[in-house]
Amino acid sequence: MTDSPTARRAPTLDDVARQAGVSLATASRVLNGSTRRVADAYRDKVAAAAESLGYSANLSAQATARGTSAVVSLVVADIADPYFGQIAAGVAREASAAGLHVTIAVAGRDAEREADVVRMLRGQRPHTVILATSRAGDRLPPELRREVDAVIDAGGRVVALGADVAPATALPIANGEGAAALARALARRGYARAILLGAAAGIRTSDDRLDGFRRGFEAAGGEIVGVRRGAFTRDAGEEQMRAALRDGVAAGSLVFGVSDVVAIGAMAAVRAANRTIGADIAVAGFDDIPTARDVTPGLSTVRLPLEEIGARALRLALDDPSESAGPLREPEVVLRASTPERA
Amino acid sequence: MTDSPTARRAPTLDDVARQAGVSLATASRVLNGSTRRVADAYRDKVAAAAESLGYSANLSAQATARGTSAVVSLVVADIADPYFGQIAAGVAREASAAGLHVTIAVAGRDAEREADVVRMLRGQRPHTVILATSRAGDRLPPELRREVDAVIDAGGRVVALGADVAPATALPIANGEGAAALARALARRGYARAILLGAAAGIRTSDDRLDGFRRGFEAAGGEIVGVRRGAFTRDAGEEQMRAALRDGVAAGSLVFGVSDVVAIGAMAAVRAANRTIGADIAVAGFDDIPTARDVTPGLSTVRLPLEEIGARALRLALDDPSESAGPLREPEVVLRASTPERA
DNA sequence: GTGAGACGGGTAAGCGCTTTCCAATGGAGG
DNA sequence: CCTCCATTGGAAAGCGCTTACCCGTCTCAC
Repeated sequence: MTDSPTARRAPTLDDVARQAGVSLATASRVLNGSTRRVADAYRDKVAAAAESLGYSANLSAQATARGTSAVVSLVVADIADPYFGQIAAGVAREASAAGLHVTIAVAGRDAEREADVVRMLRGQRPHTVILATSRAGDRLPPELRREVDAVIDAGGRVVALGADVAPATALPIANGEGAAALARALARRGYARAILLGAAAGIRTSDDRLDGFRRGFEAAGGEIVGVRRGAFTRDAGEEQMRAALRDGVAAGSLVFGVSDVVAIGAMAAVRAANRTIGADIAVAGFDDIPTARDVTPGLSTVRLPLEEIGARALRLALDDPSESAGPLREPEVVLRASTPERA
Repeated sequence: MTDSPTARRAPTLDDVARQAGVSLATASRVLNGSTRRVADAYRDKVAAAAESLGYSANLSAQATARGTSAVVSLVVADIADPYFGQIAAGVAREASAAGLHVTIAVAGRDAEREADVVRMLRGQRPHTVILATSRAGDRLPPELRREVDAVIDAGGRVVALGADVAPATALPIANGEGAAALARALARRGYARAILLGAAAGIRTSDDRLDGFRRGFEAAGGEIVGVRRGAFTRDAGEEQMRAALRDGVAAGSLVFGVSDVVAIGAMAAVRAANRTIGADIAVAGFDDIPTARDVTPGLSTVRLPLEEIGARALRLALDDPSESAGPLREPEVVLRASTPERA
């Protein structure tokens, strides 16, 4: 009887060294970078042995031995949401270039889980933790704060997108300015009354965008006639818009959804109420996810270079001097047919 | 001078044991599940010490010691694509429930990288590798095959979505049947001529859907008047459709995009050519991503329970008997306004 | 010719855990 | 009261890898 088909056991460095007829140390030096040089003859023997055995270094063992791991952990609220999907793509691209592995953790939409998730992640002794889900206000909730401190104490870096919550490194996102610029552009198109659809109060990204929009719109002489709170989801947007319509929305009003996803939900509600999007009720969003240009009419929004933001977050943690310097590309207002020029 | 602010070093199990006044073994037994019982008095002391130190087990060390890791690796082509995003969400949800960590690796759209990616992943000695990017045909390319074998040899499981490529475990996706059902439903709506927009020949998912559609459509008396090949992207869909329009598309034709993303690209091209979607040129896709219902007109498609597929893939690797049994929910044809009833 | 370095291979001491043994303790059964 | 066994804490041997050290061998300056 031969041995069991499963779990034949992966070849170890020891196997490679033995097959190559060299010491463990030499094999290690050849295969996993070291400052020490190894004579070509040995180098070749080791490489050949590794190749023939299909050796692949055990990352866990390497991490324990070295005391540092090569993983970057990305914390998102929902990986199916295109906002996070694009950020994740940027992180993944950059991580791959830097030889890091990315693990992604989904914290969901409710606040408490975030600290739990980071605690779990902490076990990996991650090189970097990227907090993409900036639900926090100006400071981190104490639970989370404690976990973040622990990660940093253990030698890891923490980057928070869009919120400068020490001790995490901040990657600012121009939510406020972007929304203000959008508001100004829309005021210039003749809109004077706007309804705001936000996520729950206290969620930083939402608050910043709402405040920015209000600031820009009012400065341009517009009036905010209503603010509704929900969540960063399509369904919340639809629901809030339905409620707004029930309460009555004057023709010529503008609706600003705190994200494209929310705005798209709102568009569905507008359509369902047999009102037309654009001339009757205008709608604008934020992010410029791909869907924004595919809906009809196209959704006016603010373009955020999401993938770039993800990539940048990682480079920031890597202390890449070439990149941590320059500011992120300015958010760009993208006007489409969902907010036509008013007569 | 106090010690450096960074890298204070995470508390180890040894620290906990010492603080609790027990042995390493006891601390280990209390904190990280074991069959051995520990007296309550000891248990409490250890728990208290761990809590006060903010201890979090070093997963790498645990993995080396145990010889198995708790990571599941998901290989996707593009995490920003909603198809993969939803699958990832399902995997993440299920992994979290099972106490596993998910690492995601992006293999991109070109075939060679997949083997490389799996080789990288192999270093983590993953508990499970889920291959969501079923670019393979009926068998795995030799390079990939070798890596998959290595993962399995090392005691890991490999699940391939939509392709039964031994020695990986297959999670079948009814691409062919779904497409056939869609084709029949559309033929029933009066369509007689269809143009197919696929990804490159040899890509399993695309081929299956194309073949299924053709089978269903022709059986119902329809005729396939053209097949164009591109890729699983919006831009490819748009480009192919543009080319098709250049060559002339008769009014009343139906266009089937091999995925919703492709179909949505095609819709953009149709609109750009000043043709109307629906009565003039009908369009259908596959997957039922959220955007499909938000475009106008709504996109007819086949609903795939993507998140469920992701969750199922993981449960399959976990040998969850309750779930590996029943077949996946049937793909469901969803008819919307992009394919109106023909007079 | 000799001594001082460089060079480069090997030995072995960890890294932070798990787990196998071993030993001490305390009941139960006779 | 003694034996036997079940129970449970601790000592120590790993897990697969890295890396300080050690130690021959060359090379070269003097």
